[in-house]
Amino acid sequence: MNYLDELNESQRLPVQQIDGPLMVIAGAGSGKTRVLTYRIAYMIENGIDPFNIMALTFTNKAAKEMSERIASIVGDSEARSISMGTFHSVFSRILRYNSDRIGYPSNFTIYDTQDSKSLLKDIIKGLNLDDKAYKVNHVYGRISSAKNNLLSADAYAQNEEIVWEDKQAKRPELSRIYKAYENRCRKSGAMDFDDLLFQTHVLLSKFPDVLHYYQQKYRYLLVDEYQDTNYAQYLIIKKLAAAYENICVVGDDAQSIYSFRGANIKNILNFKVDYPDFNLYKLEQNYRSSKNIVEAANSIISKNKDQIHKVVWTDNTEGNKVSVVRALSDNEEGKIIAHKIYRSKENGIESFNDFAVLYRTNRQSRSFEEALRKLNIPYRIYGGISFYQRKEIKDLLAYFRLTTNPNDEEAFKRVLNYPRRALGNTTKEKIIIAANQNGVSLWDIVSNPENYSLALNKPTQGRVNDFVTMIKSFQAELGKLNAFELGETIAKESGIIRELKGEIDKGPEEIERFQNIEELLGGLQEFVDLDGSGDFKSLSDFLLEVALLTDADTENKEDRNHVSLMTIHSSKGLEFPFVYVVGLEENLFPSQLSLHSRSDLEEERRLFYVAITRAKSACTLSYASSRFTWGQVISSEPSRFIDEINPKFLEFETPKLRGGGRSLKSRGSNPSFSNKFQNKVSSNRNLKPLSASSKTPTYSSEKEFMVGQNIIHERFGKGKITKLNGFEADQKAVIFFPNHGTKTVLLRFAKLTIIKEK
DNA sequence: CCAGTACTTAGGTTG
DNA sequence: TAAGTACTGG
Repeated sequence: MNYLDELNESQRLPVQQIDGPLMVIAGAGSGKTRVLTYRIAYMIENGIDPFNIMALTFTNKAAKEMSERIASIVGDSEARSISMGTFHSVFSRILRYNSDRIGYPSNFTIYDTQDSKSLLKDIIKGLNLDDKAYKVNHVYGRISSAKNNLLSADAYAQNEEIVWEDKQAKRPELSRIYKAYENRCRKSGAMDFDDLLFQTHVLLSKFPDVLHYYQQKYRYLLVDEYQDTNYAQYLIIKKLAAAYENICVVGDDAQSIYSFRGANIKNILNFKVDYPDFNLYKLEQNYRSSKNIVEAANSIISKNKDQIHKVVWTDNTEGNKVSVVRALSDNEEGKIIAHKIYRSKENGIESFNDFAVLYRTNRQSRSFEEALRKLNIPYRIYGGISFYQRKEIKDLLAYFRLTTNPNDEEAFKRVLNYPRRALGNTTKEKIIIAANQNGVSLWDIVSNPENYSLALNKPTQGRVNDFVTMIKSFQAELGKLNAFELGETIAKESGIIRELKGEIDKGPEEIERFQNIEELLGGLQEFVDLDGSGDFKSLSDFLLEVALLTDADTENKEDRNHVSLMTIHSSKGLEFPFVYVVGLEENLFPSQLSLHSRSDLEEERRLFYVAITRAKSACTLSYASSRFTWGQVISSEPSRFIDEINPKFLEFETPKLRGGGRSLKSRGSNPSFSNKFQNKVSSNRNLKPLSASSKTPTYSSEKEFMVGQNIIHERFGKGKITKLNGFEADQKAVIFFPNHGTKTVLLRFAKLTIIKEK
């Protein structure tokens, strides 16, 4: 197969430019991944050594997908030799190799957000600061953005502007917290997510020989989603690319949705400054979505002022208009969407995989879960609490971490008294204080009690010693037992298994916890067995793999037939035939927190653009006029984003509220009106959920179909309608296709053209 | 030290 | 609402 034939002209050009800097601005659905994968394949086929290629993505999923596609063209072993992965995972490997240069152990722990926040909480308490003024989330965000801008704690303290800002905000001690945090991470041999970037930059700027080595090794660089890179990422890439300038970045400014974690759109705009002789390619043809969807999305994004000019267009069929649905409450919204999915599936849609529900915030998933469960529709929630974040899993992993890196403070605190061994807060506090006073790790204190006066009573000291002995016994097995064997030993001897087994009769949650532990051990076994290289796989090797995994990576093959529920953020890069963008309400989407600045609001708008452009053949928007929030019902008005779409591309399934939706609040406070209103419609829904639309207005785009008519179907070609069933939204047609036999199609989704007879 | 209970408080998106 | 913290008595 010659894959170059599968590309259009504007895709082919960047694929065939191997050397020199190039930037590809790729509109939504324009085949960006295809360009990246084919480009890498093309490079390898033209003699580039895959070991010389670094390809960076933002999600593991994107990396995995690309890797698989490349492997299918150039073969497994070639594909495996490419350094392809997320920034975090590729950089963490570089850091492992060179950790001694920057004073970290090679088996450094990676702190996840939970770990970082828990440490910060501890530090704020330890410095006797008011935890109301110093909210952990805020402090964490502040430090994170400092690191993303390559400011160390010392640089932070010396930066007058920042110090002034903190003073204004009545948080003058922030730089002290940052400093303490930096120290304690280092004492623990731990890096947080931001350190993986920050320290990579330190490594490359402090050690010219290391930089030189990686410039030579990675002489071909590719960066996906370039619009989402932050300053640290930008500078690292720039350094690596400096020797050869073989750098290809791909991005779409219209899909930049990560400024909250430091993404800087200027990186795209600066590309021409850094590489003046670069080539710019634009991919503007959308292959994914129907015309109505593309145009609706275009009409949204045109409301943004800051953007690179491009015209996204498509050759695809017109398709259905984007429909808009109103629900009266968040629960009803769930029901309506679930029923829609139920009906479409009933009408011949192949698989539940074709459906996605996209929302702004994770907590919105609840009503959809409930409604889908009631209809027995399989679903999967992406994001949210991942497998590796569960308490029981984190507990066991903490033992693993402590075994490979005993200085890991967060792991230590987590398991010192779990399962309970009568080493509670008092003891923990004493150890922490001693560690801070002596500037050593918690483990240093307990493993050398004779060197530090701890003032523990005899029996407590004895129990601490037992704990130390146990961890040491695990460590002794590190080189002898493989990951699975040692993992199982730890699970048993730490007492975790006994603990969970003892609770198993308490209820389903406890059973699940036990099963999760079993699943983790199963994962260890797989990790050892499936590798195939025959190399010895230790527990440390496992931890390296696991630290950067997210929920989206734990997909198992059996449950492939499900509706996907996820935030719009995590839907980026994905596509689905049927997309439901839900919760389109003011203060939710756009988020309340985005309303005070234009740039934030524009980012919300880009997010909306991303959401709509996930859809291939149909997109539905929904909103609820009341929503259960923080224990009470809040009334809400439809999002401004709905109004911003050119109405030509919209179709309102439920009538728009009259008299201006913006006055909903006063209306909601009138109980007699709102109750009456609510009862009427919701009882209608409850009584006949599966034909709920019989009283809603007809669909404006509906064509008049009749039995006996000849039509053309997008996929099946010519056919004749033999039967019509149902009404309006549910209307189905039984059609005989000479080439494909008889099919039942839902008229709402099928793309049929009527052949006029004369 | 620990378990049970009363009270507070968050509220966005991710690797 | 739900999760996390503070307090109290055994």
